[in-house]
Amino acid sequence: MDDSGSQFADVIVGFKFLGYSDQPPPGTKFDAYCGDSVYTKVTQRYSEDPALKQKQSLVLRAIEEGKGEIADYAKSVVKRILAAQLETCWRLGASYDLLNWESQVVHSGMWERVFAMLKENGIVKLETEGDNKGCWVIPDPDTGEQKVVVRSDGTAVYVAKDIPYAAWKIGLVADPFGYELYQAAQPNGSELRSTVLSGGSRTDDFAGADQSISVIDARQAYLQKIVAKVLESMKGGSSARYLHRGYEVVALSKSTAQGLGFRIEGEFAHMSGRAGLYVNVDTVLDRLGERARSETRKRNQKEPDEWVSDVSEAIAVAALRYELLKQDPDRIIVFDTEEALKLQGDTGPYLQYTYARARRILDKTEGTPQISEESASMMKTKQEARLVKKLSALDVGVARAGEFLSPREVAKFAHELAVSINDFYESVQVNREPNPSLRDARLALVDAASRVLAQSMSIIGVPRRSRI
RNA sequence: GGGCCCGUAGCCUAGCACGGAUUAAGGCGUCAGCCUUCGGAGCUGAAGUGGCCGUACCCCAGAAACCAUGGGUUCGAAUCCCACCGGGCCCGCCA
Repeated sequence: MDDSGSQFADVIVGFKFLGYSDQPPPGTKFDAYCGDSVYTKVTQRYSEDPALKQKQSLVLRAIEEGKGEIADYAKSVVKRILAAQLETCWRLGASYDLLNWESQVVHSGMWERVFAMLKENGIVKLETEGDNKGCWVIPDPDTGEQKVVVRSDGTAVYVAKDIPYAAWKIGLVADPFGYELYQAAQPNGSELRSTVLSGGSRTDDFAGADQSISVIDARQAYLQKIVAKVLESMKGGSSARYLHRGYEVVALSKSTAQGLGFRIEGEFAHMSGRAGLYVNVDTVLDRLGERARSETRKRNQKEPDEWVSDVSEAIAVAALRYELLKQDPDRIIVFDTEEALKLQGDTGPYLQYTYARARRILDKTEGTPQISEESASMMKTKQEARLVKKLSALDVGVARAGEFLSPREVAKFAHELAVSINDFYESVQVNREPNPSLRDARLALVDAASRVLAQSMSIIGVPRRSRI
């Protein structure tokens, strides 16, 4: 949780010094209100009145010290923003095990200890001349360039917060944190804990992982390389235990940017919080949900509204998650609002539809199918053979996903399986098959297929319903 | 100046990490089909290029597409290497 950055400080400036209400208008989430409205306005005020910047540094200092009225107020705002953001995460079916706070990393004293170790090993040195005079720097042996880690005024720069955090993850520094319960049960039933600097209980559930994988924006690749290099040079450290899984950003298509009132040059534009050029997850989900709702209603005239709402939300989440997951993480995703609203073709809802179709066959079946080697061998069409073969490949997809740190391998598998199921569905009859042995064999195949599909969907977090 | 990523059909993408089985695989869009049906959010099929101002049809040309482009390695390259073009990103005593 980035609770000590300047962007967050700007929001506090807005509430404390510019008189913006800290209550969002009805129907607006608090995080969206802070980001869309307060933050943008404060940034604008800075450009009109540069003196306001002093308030920002005042707030930053107060947060840094962690004591006093402003700091306490800031903490309460952080909690409210976090609560709103968790709501969105949970809506997407994501959950966490532990909350980490940047401010706690800073206050934990880990940096001081790591810094001492780095000095001892000669990884960092005090520059005595040139532009960086008076700074502690890490020299790059390859390029000869220097990365400043401690400013000439003695304060630490951004990477200097990341280094101890990374070291903590793989256990190169003693764990300074206590752990306490933050939320007993998230929607998936698991508990959510938070680090604390005083109190809490000790646990070795989190710090000192054998392998840490940091999923961070590709633009941070250079800094992450520095972090990995520093870890490698520490006692017991190795860069192999700290991996950076980079991913390219999501940008906005020309037409989507124009829809937000921006005129852009090229084919797409990078999002910018400062400029207000971005789309919120909740907004996208809402719009997807609307489209899904009308489609669902069309197909299910008699169902109660509540049922339709639940299904539409599941479809919206499936569409968004699958869309983002199926793509190459090294490629910029150009997000287009219209394009993203697709519910047909190679999409999350296609998986859901396929699952529901398979379930439907099983629901219309009475009794348990009896299957034998003999009846199984009665399935002779190429569609049946392909489906059987496909079923056995789930673990291959999962293994590849692990090997390449790429969950989309599972997404690809799920899609291919769904294609095989639909192909099967169109080419053979199950419940109408007159030969009872063959019918049972096919039923067993449908049952197996629906279970493997369910499993792969749950791995990639695509929700499913037995009817949609 | 240094470094990283991307470039595949009208559009979006898969395949590249380990070079070889295919006609380079899907989706969207377009056109034509499939509902007395276990669900049509599905399935099946079609569309190479150039010329005639444009479109449809016809006609004509043409051994005749292909992974940005050009080389290289190889028996074999979308995949490996080099170069080059285009797009994006990073290189701060910001975070």
